[in-house]
This record gives sequence, structure tokens and C-alpha cells, in this order.
Amino acid sequence: MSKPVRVRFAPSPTGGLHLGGVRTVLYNYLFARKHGGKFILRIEDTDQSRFVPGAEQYILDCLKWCSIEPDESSVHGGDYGPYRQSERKASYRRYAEQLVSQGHAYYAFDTPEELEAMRTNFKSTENPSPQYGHGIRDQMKNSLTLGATETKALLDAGTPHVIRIKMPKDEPVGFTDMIRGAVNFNTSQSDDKVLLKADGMPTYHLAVVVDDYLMKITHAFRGEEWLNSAPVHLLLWKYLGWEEEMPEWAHLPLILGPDGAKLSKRHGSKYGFPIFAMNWTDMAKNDFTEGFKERGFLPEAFINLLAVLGWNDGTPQEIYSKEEMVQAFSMDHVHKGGAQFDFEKAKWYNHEWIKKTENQILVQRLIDFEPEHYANQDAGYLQQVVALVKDRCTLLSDFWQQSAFFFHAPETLDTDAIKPKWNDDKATFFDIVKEKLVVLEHWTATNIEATFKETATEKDLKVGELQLPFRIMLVGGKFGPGVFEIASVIGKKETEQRIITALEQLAN
RNA sequence: GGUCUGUUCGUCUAUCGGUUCAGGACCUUACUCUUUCGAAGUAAGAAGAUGGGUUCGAUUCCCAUACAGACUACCA
Repeated sequence: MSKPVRVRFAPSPTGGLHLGGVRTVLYNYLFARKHGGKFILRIEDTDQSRFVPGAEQYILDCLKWCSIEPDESSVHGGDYGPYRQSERKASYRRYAEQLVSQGHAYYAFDTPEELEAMRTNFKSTENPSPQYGHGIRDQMKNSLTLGATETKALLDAGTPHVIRIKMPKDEPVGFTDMIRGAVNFNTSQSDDKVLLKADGMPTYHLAVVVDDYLMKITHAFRGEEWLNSAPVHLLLWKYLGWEEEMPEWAHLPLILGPDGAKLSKRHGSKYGFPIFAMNWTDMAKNDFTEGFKERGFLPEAFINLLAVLGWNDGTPQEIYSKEEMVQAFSMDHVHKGGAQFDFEKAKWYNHEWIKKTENQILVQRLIDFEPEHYANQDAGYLQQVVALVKDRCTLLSDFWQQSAFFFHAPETLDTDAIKPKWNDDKATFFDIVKEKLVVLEHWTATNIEATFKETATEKDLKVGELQLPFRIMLVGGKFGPGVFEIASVIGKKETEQRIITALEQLAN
């Protein structure tokens, strides 16, 4: 029997949570649930200069909205905390120093200016970005070139320094990716990545390995953009003596924008669709990014469309509930290639979910979405309205436009639509039909329709030509569900009143 | 520049070497149905990047080319 599955999502609280991030969480979550394991949320806040206040809470809120909440996290707790890297700071240094004493890492004292100078000096057309690696480290200021005594002196003097991994020259490294199979590299290709920064914080490279080990992570999913740094992590697992404990890795394909490049905030503003799960405002940069939630997406639709962007279960099914996804999910059906995000299809998913969602739940979503419109309405009435209009709404924001006339009489009537064909016969018809409706015993759509049609026949008028005027009277415009159903929902009194108001307007 | 990864209709994808027009969905168009607008239904449109192999047989396996993307920070 294998170890219990433990997967983790490790966002950096430096900004919003974009589509790719949510999809990574989702796959983590689905995989954990599928295998009865734990889903852990770890906050990677080692870069204090980029840390954005509120971002951690934002991430938690997004996950809550999507109902993919972690089992262990900085708020839920667990056996392997703390789950914030800033709170684990003390533990990283000893691992870095262990590597130094083993000869797998070294102290480097180069100042930012010196590094900058190195990059410009060694820059050439063949090598536009020279790397601090086996070819260059001999010429830099580090414990390998300085010698033991000078290094110790600098260290004792408190000289700012970092610890870098010493990448071996020309050794093959490789691993088996859950999605891509065998992936091979050569150690010469990677530079001597900084493991511990001058402020004592670890970089991602050190932290991810140490934390994954200490938290007993069994499977690690991350974006394809990390593939190139895998050799560094591989070596770290090996050098720290934890090779046997190394998790299985899956590098998820990227989500691309309509232009085929990695999806970014830029795409959102350029093409007019959201990129983040929820609205996010970076106060420091005064930068606002729209969210799917506020755009009117249902969380069920949101995770559905993300799950299927790069994964399928081999069947033609497209609409999945979260439970169905857990059942069907499997890593071997995750696509290798990046997937372009198509907002049209995203809207289609939402539409399908609106149709599929029970009226009662939909009403609740609407109240949450636009309380100013729905919060003080009668729940039963809202459900009737929602049942009538849901088929014609793609986003939650469409509901008000489609249903406002259920809550108040139309402010303006599109009389231009009927005036050309309006005449006294029709005016008389509505007078009579109004009187008949007022005394109608059972106020139902079928009865209203029957009364309407009988009266039309009596008056020798075509029903079709009367329906549009009736619609304009009740709705104000040429849209909405069936007129008789509308009349039945808004009630006898309101129907009568709207006919009267409209007849007055048409008489002028 | 180097390294890594990828490539089936415009987009998301099915096909785990072998029947059938390479299937489904989004999208677009036409028609039908609602004598409103959605919706719905029907039909049509549209693909294996290129060139070599391997094989009785390749979209599927291998190689090359092309194209695309990612990475190349004391950011993650």
C-alpha cells in the first residue's frame, strides 16, 4: 500500500488568483479527493518586497467561492504547520548550510551591482543572458574563490550574502512527469540558483523542496513554466538525502490567451473578459482586475469550464458537477499542450449551469450577486420569476435586465413598436379584456390566455396582432417570456393597472 | 542565443496502429418552432503543420524541419 496522498497548492500572495492558478488548485483538489487524500494550502510569502496585504485572504475567499477549500492551511491548521513560509523562515537556513558543508552549495557575496556588471560584461549575441554557473562562478566573489579564512571573516563581519546551489557540470538529470513522461536535462544548463536570500528568506527553489518534504507531499502539480527549474529541485531532493521521498510531479499545460501566449492580465483588458476568480484591486499599484464572480459566473460553471480546459474523461460529457469531476478525474487524461481560453465557451458553460441549477439555489445566488435588486423580494415570487427567465440568461447579470418588469411597472413603453398598427378596435378590445380579466376566477396563465383569445374571436381580431401590444403593456419592450405567464406571475391587479396605464399613453 | 515543452476543424477536444464522411462541443450560416427576445430542434461549414522513416496498415510509434509557447532574477 502506498503512502496517503497529500497534495498542495502554494500560491504567492502577490496579486490576484488567475485562471491558471484556480485550475491548478482544482486539479490538486480533485486528485486529493479522488484518492482520499489531503489537500494542503501553503502560502509562499517569502518575497516580502512583493507581498501584497490582503492577498492571502483574497485567495482563501476565492477558494471558498469555488468550494474547493483546503484540508490544511494557515486558517484551517493541520499537523504540518505553519503553512505560511514567512513563519517557517528559521527552518530553511540550516538546510542551506547543510548543503554548503556537503559541498553542494556555497556562499556568494556579490553585490547587486557586481551581478549587474557580470551580466553586461559577459553578454554577447550568442549568450544574451549569461548565467551565474559553472563557467562564471570562478570569477565571482564567493566561498569557492575566496577560500575558507576570508569567507569566514566576511561571514563573521555580517557581510550580506546569499547561498547558491553548486550545479555540477555536465551531468544528466531527469524525472518522470505524470503528464509528460520522461523529461531529461543536463545540469550544465541551469545556473547556480540562489537558495537563501540575503534577507535570510529562502527562494522558491529551496522552500518548495524543504516544505514538500516536511509536509510529506506525495504529488506536486504546478504550471509548465516550472519545468525548466525542475533540475534544481531534483538535485536538492537528492543532496538533502530525501530522494526516496520525492513527490511525483505533474507540470500542467499553460492556459493561453486568444493570441496563443500565456494568459495574463493584459489579455483580460484587451479582450474584455475576466482573468481572476474574483475582483482584485492591488492598492499599491492602484490596479483593478475583474473577476468571474462579479461578472456573473456561477462557481459551479467556473470550476467546470476550468477543469475541462485541458482535461477530459474520454467521454463526450462536458458538464460536470464537482462530485462528478472527482469521480471522473484522472491525470492520464490531462492534455499536454496548452489550451487557449475561449470566453464564448466559458459563457456557454455558465448558461448551461444556470439552466441546470435549481431555482431555489439560483435565487440565493442572485440575492448574493445583486442584493440591491433581489434582497427584499418574496422568495416564492423570486422563484417563479427565475423559473421563467433562466433559460434566456447567460450570466447572473442578465437576470435583472430580463426580469426587472416583474418587480415594477415598466418606466417607458416602447409604443413605437405598436403605434403604427394601433386603432380604436384594439383599444376597445383591451378595455373589454381588462374587464373580463378582472373578474377571472382562477388567475392562471392558461385561463388568461383563454380569456384573451375568446375576446379576440368575439371582436373578430387576430390574436397574433394583439399579443405584441399586450407584451408592450406589461413588459415595456419586445422581450421576455410568454405574455400570459408574465401576467399570471405579476398578478391580476398589476396586470389591470398596466393595461390602464398603457391605454392612457396610447390614447394620446 | 541556449534549454525544455508542445502541435487533430477558427477554439476546447475524442481517437490508447486497423470498420464508418476522423466523432462531440463552442462558434458561424441556413431552416424549423415559438406570430416578442432568449432558448430549443434540424442541417451545413470546418482539422490530422511539413518531409522522411518503422509497419501488411499510421492522426496514433521514431527522426528531421517548420511553427508556437515556457524558462533563462536575491519573483514565484
